[in-house]
Amino acid sequence: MRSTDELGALERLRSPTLFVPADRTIYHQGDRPSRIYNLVRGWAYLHRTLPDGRRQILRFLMPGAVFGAEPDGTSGLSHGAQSISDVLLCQLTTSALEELSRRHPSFQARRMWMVQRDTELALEQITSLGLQSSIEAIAHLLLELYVRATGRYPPPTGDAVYLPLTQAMIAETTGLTPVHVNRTLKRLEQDGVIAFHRRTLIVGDPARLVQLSGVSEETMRLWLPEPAAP
Amino acid sequence: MRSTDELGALERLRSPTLFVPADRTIYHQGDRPSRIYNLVRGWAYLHRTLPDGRRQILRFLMPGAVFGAEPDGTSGLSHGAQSISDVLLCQLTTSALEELSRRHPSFQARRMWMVQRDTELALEQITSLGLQSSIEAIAHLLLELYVRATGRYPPPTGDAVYLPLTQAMIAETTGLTPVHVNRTLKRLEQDGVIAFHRRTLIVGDPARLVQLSGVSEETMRLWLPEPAAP
DNA sequence: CGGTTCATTGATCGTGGTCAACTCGAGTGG
DNA sequence: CCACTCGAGTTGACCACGATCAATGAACCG
Repeated sequence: MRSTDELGALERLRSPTLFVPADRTIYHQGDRPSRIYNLVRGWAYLHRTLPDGRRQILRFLMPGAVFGAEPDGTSGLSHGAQSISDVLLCQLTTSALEELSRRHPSFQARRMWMVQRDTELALEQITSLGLQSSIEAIAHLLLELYVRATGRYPPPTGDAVYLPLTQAMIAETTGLTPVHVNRTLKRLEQDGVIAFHRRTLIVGDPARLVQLSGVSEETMRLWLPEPAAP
Repeated sequence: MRSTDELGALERLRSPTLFVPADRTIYHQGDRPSRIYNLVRGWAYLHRTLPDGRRQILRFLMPGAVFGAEPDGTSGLSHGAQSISDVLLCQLTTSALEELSRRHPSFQARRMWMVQRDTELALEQITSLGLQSSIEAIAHLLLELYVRATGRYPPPTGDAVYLPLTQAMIAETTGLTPVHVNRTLKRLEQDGVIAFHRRTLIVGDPARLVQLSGVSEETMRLWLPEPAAP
């Protein structure tokens, strides 16, 4: 947890808040970023595009997410960022970030935690893409988004959440085509596992959903907003 | 670059060096690690296994790699580590790591760089798994391993490298079956792009290889051992 | 040598891709 | 209030990439 002292320092160093409407580019792949972003409100996603136009969604961003950093020595981000809903961003220059890290070790530690967590999320997605069938992958993704959006785990039977997603975005995340995502969602609904209509997810059979998605307790903890106490 | 001062501090704090023969478990998925590992010599890989036994290789480790850390708040690693060749490991307790970070800001910065770089490598693999065909994915993987192993980019025509891999490992990385990996390698050889026999990779057509793999200059820089000067 | 691991090849199958048409709901404007 | 548009979702017919099953071959090693 951050100290008030630390929060004050952050408040002094941050740049003005930025508003971005739904469905806009926050930054392009290849941009040279001078700011680190902190998502205050709304949803966004990171994606990567191949020269021929194929696009992959890399990570969904929810309030609290920090993004837009690149490792030293690279010149240009390997990914772009896009808003899903209307979005409120807090910006921090890289030099301000460095100063905060120097002055406040707990800030630095928290930042390290977030980067490590991002890596774990990425490894989870690698596993899903490499190993899972379309049913499993979609179950996996929707469970992840459910838990990250609500902070609840496991889901109570029949619970509903609004997830501002299109089937096309599910396709770009799972590496499937929109058509096949549609058919797979249909099958999941017929089997009574989940229903997803008008961007609302209804969990019909939580146990089956967890089983299909193949996620561990450990992983699910990473989806909750804060690190659990040690 | 590390100062000699810093290297001295690291030398005092590290635990004894550990030798692991080829093809052994370094740690299991789910282990609670008390050490961070630094790979001094040899090759290894990180993998994740699903409850039903399906296995995904997450990252290949080469000398210089740091691994075995987990984000605070988790209890048990989400992945396992396995040696490929005979391997020499340098160990550091987590408390020693924290002390080094506190005392030597440049050490801390370097560690952040490595974690961010690991994330970028993971994002690259997500793109490959989600978007690329079997030919592209295998071209991608072998180019990555070539560049990381030799530090050379782009490869000179006809250059050969020993990569201690089996086709089964390529399969576990790309999400394909060993049989299909074999057929795809055959096609790549017929097309004169690359040949891979007896764990030796020969680059026949570097330009085509780079094009097929779809990697950017930026990404390739991440495969080189050190961050380029800013 | 005999055994083991890895690579290779063939035949067949199935998941998911492709192409194309149509539906539905939410705006928007006449 | 209805006609039009537009984006998202839905459905069908067909196709192909990669999976599966099974057998053989080649290198390595005791």
